[in-house]
Amino acid sequence: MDTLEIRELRYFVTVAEELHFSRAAERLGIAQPPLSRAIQQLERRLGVALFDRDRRGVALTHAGQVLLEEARVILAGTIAAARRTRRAASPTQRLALATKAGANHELLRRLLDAHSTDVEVTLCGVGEQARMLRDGRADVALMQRPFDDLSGLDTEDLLTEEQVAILPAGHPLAARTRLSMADIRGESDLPVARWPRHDGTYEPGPGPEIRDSFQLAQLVALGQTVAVLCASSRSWLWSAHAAIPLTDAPHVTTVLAWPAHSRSRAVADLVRTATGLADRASKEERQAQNA
Amino acid sequence: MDTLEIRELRYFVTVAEELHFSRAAERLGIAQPPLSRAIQQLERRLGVALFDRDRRGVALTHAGQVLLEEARVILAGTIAAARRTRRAASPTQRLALATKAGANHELLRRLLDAHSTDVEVTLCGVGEQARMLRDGRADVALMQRPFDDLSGLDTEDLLTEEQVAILPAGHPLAARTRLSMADIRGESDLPVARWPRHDGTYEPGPGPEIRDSFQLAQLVALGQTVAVLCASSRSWLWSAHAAIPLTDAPHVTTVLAWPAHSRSRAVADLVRTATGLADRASKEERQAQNA
DNA sequence: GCGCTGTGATACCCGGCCGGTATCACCGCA
DNA sequence: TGCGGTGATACCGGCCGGGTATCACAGCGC
Repeated sequence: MDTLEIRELRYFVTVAEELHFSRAAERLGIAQPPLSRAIQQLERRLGVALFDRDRRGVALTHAGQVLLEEARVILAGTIAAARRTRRAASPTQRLALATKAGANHELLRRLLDAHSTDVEVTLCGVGEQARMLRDGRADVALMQRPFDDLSGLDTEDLLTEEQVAILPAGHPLAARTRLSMADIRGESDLPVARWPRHDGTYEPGPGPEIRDSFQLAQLVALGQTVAVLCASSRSWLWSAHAAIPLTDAPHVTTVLAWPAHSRSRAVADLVRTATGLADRASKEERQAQNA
Repeated sequence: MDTLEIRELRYFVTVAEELHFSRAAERLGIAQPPLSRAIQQLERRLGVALFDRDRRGVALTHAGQVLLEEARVILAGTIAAARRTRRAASPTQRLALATKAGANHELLRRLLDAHSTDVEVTLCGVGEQARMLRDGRADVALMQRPFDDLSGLDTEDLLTEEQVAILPAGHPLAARTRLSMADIRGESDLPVARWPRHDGTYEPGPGPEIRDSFQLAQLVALGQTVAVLCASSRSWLWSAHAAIPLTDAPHVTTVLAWPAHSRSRAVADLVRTATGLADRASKEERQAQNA
């Protein structure tokens, strides 16, 4: 009746990406005529024009843009479903945790130590955790608010910390005990490093584009840039670095994230371990403040 | 290759729900043999057993349970995608907003007044907003934290308010200026009304099971029950009701919610209107406190 | 023990749909 | 006015999804 089929959605997404039937057909490994026909069928079934076949080019209609968003989510969902199902059947059953390299090493180690069963840790690129959760390569991830895109995920706060400026040890500002964002932005010889945004692009600016923490460490040590990181990054800094607390940078909360509605027993167990840790940590913090 | 098909997922979910091939086939409107074959194909392709065909009965394997969760989400996604695509093509293009009847009437009216373009308001049952968002019947919804299930949705806080106890006007407790939860739970002649949980069931207890606010209003007026509601519910109370502030009930935040990753321009516009309202409201509140 | 009932699995056939090739209609362009 | 390139159309063949008939096997009543 009006039930979309995965094959149709795959075809549609490819055409929408290429905006060219012949190239799309080639990418799909089929001939062009069946592809044209499949898209026509889809449009007929929906009762909606998805493409404007103007002379000189194919363009998405507004409805087509809507379907493109939806279809991408659905396709990612199906491959995630297949992956998760296979993983659920595998005898090892190790929970897969994705985390950005270099982020909160200490926290992660405490979490793994506290957890009874085995966890497989995957280090992924900056901001890639969400994708790994969505396509089923990971069951849980360590992510950071407000940097990472947490929409569509359930989360549990683990740790909130202030941010610090990472400077070359010899830099004049490195002698200060605290800095403001204005201080480091004012250093025209030391542009602020730029992290990728949710969509993987970088906002324009003079600073270098950062892909991973190690690259950043090296650039700072070379005196090329200054970076803003959460305080726990101190654990992997070099002697050539100086970390100065920032008074006016937003606090960063590291969270444990997992796909919304995940009913996995193993995920639930890890979350329980994590909340236990977080509770203990906040209790210790209160005691330290009282003392 | 290993690409799940919607038809297979639909078949699988039906069998998983019925745990009986013949009945499932009947529900699907096909014969039993093709259904058996389809499930076998699915299992072969995944390389995973989804059902335990024990003598005397069919049961889901662990992997099958995982796939069932995933498949339900995907199927809901496809019908939502079709609906949203069709709606995007419709000339009227009215934004559909779902809200629980009786919740924050005042707030909603202010929101609609402030918004320039037309919004179609759908009143739905308690806790049904999430389903309407997920299956594409609504673009945005008014929901309440912590009552509603907000997982998988993006939200914007609109208003936080305390809760009040709704009592029959003649009840002894109605003369008090404030109450605690213990006060109203202690009234054995007046059981506390029970709202449905996220899954639609009710936790066991003596109070009546509530489906909508009007039903609740009537039951309270009849002296059958006492209810706990957010303060703004006062706007639709009867003269036969008394609303007494509760000192120890959690605060309730009304939020505007929409599907995560929605790129709809119309949704973004409404959210902007809403945040403008919320900002103005909090500013007025601060001024009131200063005065 | 022996049918009977009801389960899911198997065997086999048929028709429709998906994919292929060949071709058309139509545009921009030299 | 041909020529290259676009997507659409026409038509054909093989595959696969759906059908019926039947089997294998368990529980059950006699």
